[in-house]
Amino acid sequence: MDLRETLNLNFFRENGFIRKKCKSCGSYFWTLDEKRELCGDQPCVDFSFIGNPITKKPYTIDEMREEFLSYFESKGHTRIKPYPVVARWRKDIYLTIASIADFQPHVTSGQSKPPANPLVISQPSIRLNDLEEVGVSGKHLTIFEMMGHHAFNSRDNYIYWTEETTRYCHEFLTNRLGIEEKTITYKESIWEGGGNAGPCLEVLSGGLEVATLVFMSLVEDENGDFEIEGKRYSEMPLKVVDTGYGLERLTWVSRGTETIYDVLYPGVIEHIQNASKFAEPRYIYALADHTKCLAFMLGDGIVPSNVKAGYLARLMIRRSLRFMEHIGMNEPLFSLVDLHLRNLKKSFPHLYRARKRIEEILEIETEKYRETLTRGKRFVDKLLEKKKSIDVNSLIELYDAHGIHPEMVRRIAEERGLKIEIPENFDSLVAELHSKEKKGEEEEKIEIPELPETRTLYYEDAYLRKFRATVLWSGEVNGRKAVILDRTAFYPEGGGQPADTGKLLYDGREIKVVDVQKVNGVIIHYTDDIIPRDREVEGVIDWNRRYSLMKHHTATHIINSACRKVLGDHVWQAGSQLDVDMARFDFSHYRSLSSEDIKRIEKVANEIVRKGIDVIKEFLDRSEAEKRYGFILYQGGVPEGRTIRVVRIPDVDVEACGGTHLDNTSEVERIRIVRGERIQDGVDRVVFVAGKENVERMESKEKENLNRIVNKLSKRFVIKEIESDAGYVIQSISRMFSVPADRIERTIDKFLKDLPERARPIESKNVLDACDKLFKLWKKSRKEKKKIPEELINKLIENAEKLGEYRFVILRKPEDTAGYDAMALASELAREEKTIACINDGRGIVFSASEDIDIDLREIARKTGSILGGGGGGKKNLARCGGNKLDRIEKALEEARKMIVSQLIG
RNA sequence: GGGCUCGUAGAUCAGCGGUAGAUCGCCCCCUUGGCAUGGGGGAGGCCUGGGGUUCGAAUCCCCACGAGUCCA
Repeated sequence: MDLRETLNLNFFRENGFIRKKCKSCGSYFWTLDEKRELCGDQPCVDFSFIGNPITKKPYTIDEMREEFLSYFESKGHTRIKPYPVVARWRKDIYLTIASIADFQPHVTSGQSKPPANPLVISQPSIRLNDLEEVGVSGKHLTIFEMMGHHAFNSRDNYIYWTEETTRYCHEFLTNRLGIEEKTITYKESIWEGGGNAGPCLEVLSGGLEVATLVFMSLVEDENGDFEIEGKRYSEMPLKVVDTGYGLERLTWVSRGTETIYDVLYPGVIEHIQNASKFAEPRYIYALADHTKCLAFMLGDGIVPSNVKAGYLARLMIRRSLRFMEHIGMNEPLFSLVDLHLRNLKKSFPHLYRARKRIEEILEIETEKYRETLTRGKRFVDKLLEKKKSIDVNSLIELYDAHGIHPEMVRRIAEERGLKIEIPENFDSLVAELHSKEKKGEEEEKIEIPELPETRTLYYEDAYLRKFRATVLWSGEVNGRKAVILDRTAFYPEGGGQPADTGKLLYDGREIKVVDVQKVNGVIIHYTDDIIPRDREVEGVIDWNRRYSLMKHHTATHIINSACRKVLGDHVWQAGSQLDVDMARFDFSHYRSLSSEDIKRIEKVANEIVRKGIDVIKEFLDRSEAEKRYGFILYQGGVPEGRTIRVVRIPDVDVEACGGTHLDNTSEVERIRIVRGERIQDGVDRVVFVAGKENVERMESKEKENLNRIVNKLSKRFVIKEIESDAGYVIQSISRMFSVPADRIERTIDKFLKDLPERARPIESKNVLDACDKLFKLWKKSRKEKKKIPEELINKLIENAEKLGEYRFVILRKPEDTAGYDAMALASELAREEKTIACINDGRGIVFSASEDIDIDLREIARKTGSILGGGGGGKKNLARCGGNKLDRIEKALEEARKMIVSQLIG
């Protein structure tokens, strides 16, 4: 690619610009100033606008934004509303990092039409790469608005390219803003990002880059002809004008304040200064910036979490809290975020509407952070008490596993007058620790013959159960028998919906379809036999299975909507899996669900079912769908392609979804939420059952389970009343015993077995009460087995064999312990004077000796253990042995006796 | 999505193959005019659940569940 050629603009030559080479950095630039020798960028030149604004009048942020947008509107651009800062439409990034990010990858690849062409936008963008510089450099921000005018040129629709772009830019800066044109330089460079690249002009004035004009014309391609920064690129079909004007920077140069922060949120800065008299400016600025970033992150629906975008939000929250603590601010973090929300209310009203939720989230997060801090402090204290110093490995562990930053360790150590060395390369040490993490296995590549895309009958009629089709190909795919048809009603696995099963009929034969997959538009039926090519077949779908899946799929959309209605707009699908008799829906939420939440969600969902709303399924152009419904479409993931399938339940839910759905919500019949669970921080799951039959089957299964439990309990308990809500009771018991629900019965068996015999049945008012009593009785009996009554000890001592001055207690049969714990019995006997004991506990022999006897029982245990085919050991005066040849226990006991006799009396 | 750490008394933790411990809190007694305090005594544990190794597992190994944390 010839940079020079592309950027050698008529605009420059006609207007008297000269191309020069920077004396300092060597890059080429265009200028009207004959005497200029430097490119105008840092570090070649210093800021010249500080205290000396370069525009004709000072602007506020809102004024500057409006100036820009209206200028380009006057030049035929359509004004577009900003996108959220969470890049919901992208798989490769979490946050919106630039205005062009809104249109990648679908628009820039040509797959999808832009929402307008040309267009102008001011896009709030978040970049966390230079986090350490924020507040320090005076110009770095985590959140800023990138203003851009974009044109998407295709072969048959040319809008504008390099000449017009540069002219617009120059005219805006000089005519509109009144910047002296001799101060502006255009530096030649190459830009790359987000899989695209192209030549660009960096627009510099006053020593600051105020805009970048990118002429995006290349796309990443491993076989491409161009190489930039080690990656290969080829020409893209679309030529995209991607410009980025820094709203904050332009406002800054119009005011010439010391730092960029001073023009952005003076009220917030003043507030922080008042609250903390001696705070260093860097913390004040960083805090002002970070809290604005949080206003956008949380306002746009990010839920703090330990994964994905949620983690970035938590990172910002914790940094902010750390800074507040550092400068000694005591107020809630929300009060700072709230100042921003008020300032932003006019331009970004949706953020202000999320105010209550933001406050709640910040309260929860602050509390969590405090807990981590106190936990960390205790941890460090403990370490210091033991070691007096903390080595690098411990520092890394403290941070990586417990979230305790080395700076904090240092602070705690200093309180104790100790010094901690933090290695310079700490961050890279942590990074190294993570470098070994392996990526998940790559999916097996499926090789199939070249065939046209299969016609999808299930989209034409979701209720089609039988169809006729022609076999296009049949054979083995990766070792599995497979059939490919020209058309099919079999739904291939996708979007959390499992594949259909059923059969294919031909010539009176019946072939089973066990799995269905889609590869590049070709649908593969995995079968138990192959079918000759060109044969006409009849496909029959296992309709019970499919219909149940449809009910669950539509119900999932309903549940999604119910969660949003009950919990708030931050609810966003994080995954879902359908099954024939159950389904689960995962979503972002900032606290675990209460049983009230679940009841309300269930109620709202069933109301939607009852209303009987038609479910509308349609294929729409991507840009049209986005325009109509917004990015909420992409909850279940971002589909590929120019047209997307939209499943809509009017006033309830709308999603891009490839699944098979019912025609009306009433067909779901009933939804029952089985349980809620927290699958990770910031993500909750509801497990539910849809369809009358399924719900009733589940409920009767629960009833049966409860009945079996009642049967078991009634051996010892009289239960006055059995609860009607079986599912709830089972869950409660499961929690009470801390066992999974399917182990309850076995646990009850275990408890009952250990219960002491007693004639009278125990009264209880219901099943839960009986379980509670059972549990308590079992615990009591367990303890009592270890409490040996004095009479028993006395009796055993009386009957003991006399070996000289010693008393020898030998219990030859397990029954001789009278049900008491052998270990406890042995140690109790050892409290008597000059007493030695041997107890057969049914698994081996327990030995004990009182402290006034000098004997090593371990040796005896080892020897007798070997007789039993095992081993033995323990402490000098308390040991045990055992083995698998328990039939030799008599012999072992005899041997033990002999050894004891010889040791005691010699 | 991946990695790491941790689940023991109401709370905070120790124990890391050999009969479950400490501190705080709780209950009782003594000290006192009363309280703070001090002294003595006591109750309170399926050592998260399951499987395995072992003569013996809270302890070692595997799985599940739960909590925390770091990274992309």
